Amino acid sequence: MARKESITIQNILDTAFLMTREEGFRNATARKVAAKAGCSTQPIFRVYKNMEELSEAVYLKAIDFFRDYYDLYPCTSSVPFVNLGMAYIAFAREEKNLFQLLFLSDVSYKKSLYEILNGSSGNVVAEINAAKEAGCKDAGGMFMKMWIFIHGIAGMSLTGDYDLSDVETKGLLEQSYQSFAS
Amino acid sequence: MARKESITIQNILDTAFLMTREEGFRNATARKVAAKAGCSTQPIFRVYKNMEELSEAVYLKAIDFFRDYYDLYPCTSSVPFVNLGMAYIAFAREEKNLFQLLFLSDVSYKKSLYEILNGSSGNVVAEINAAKEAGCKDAGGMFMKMWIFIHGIAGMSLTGDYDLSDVETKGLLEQSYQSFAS
DNA sequence: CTTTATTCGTAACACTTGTTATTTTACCCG
DNA sequence: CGGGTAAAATAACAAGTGTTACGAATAAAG
Repeated sequence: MARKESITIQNILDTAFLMTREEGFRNATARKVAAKAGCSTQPIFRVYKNMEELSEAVYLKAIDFFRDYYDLYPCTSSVPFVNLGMAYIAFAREEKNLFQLLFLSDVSYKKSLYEILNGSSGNVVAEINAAKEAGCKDAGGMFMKMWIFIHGIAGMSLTGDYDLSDVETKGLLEQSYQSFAS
Repeated sequence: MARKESITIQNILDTAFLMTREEGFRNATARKVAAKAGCSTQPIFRVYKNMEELSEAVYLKAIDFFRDYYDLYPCTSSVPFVNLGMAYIAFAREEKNLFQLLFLSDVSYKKSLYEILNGSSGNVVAEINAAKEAGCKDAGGMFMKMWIFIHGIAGMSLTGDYDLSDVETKGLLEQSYQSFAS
């Protein structure tokens, strides 16, 4: 009846996502994505209405990627927010382009920091509850302060203005939690 | 002998800077700058070798602008780093495009955070000395922590993930200083 | 096989970018 | 009042963008 599809929506999305990850969001143009996917630009516009729609799909995939990244990140601290923070900071260092897209860009479909962080598994809520159980009175305020601090380190890592090691960073975060608690 | 120059290098630079400030760095293209300056693209390439050179000039002007901004910012706190931080955060909120250019972009001629902050007047050094005189033992470490915190707030302001008032922010910074000190 | 529907590649359109060639304009000196 | 000279305007080039028109390839049904 009709020709069989050889380039799927998954091919396109995966390629665009990989390019965003490796070369940055703005380099994932129609022609470049097509070239990397080994096809013409035509299949892109068959499965996506336009590039904006593909961009949004890439953005959503980046959110999923961050969630997986966090889920797989080794848990080494019992202090609330520290593991979440360490994962976030490592993500900023190792996935600069994705970090920039998710947390620093101002695309129209941008989600809030909290939405992305808390995610489907309620990570933030879990951490706040952990803080409460650890005897923290104002766990919400603690989250805000810790997150400001964590976001600050992540942002500075991105621009090369922060160069402490992972071990040092973990110590710094734990120490900050203690500071904010007292 | 020759025609009199009607478009100066100052005209070009001021226009490009204003456009960067109002519409963002990437919108200051040759044709758009020329249009806003009321001339063709030709005078731009007479006074600048290429757009890259103009961009760098805009970047340097943005640094000066930030310095003036800081110098004029009202001094309301006696706690070290708080005034510097308040100015930095206000700058992020009120001059999003310039903040992005100076502190978040990765242009080739980018200066380090410390270089920009400390500036010609040695603002950071002055604050660190103030902290020492206020009895802070590890003033360098204090600067790092305070600056991480300040940079975190500034970055979140930019993306709309922070919405405390100036007064609240000042309280938060002062309180953080006390936390870090103990 | 032939038909038919759909996917894909080629090529084009309209636009924006930096940059440059060419022509026009205006000024000051003789 | 010219004439030479520098500045500015016009217009072009080459490259890159999103998007679309169109024709060729292909697979399954008749």
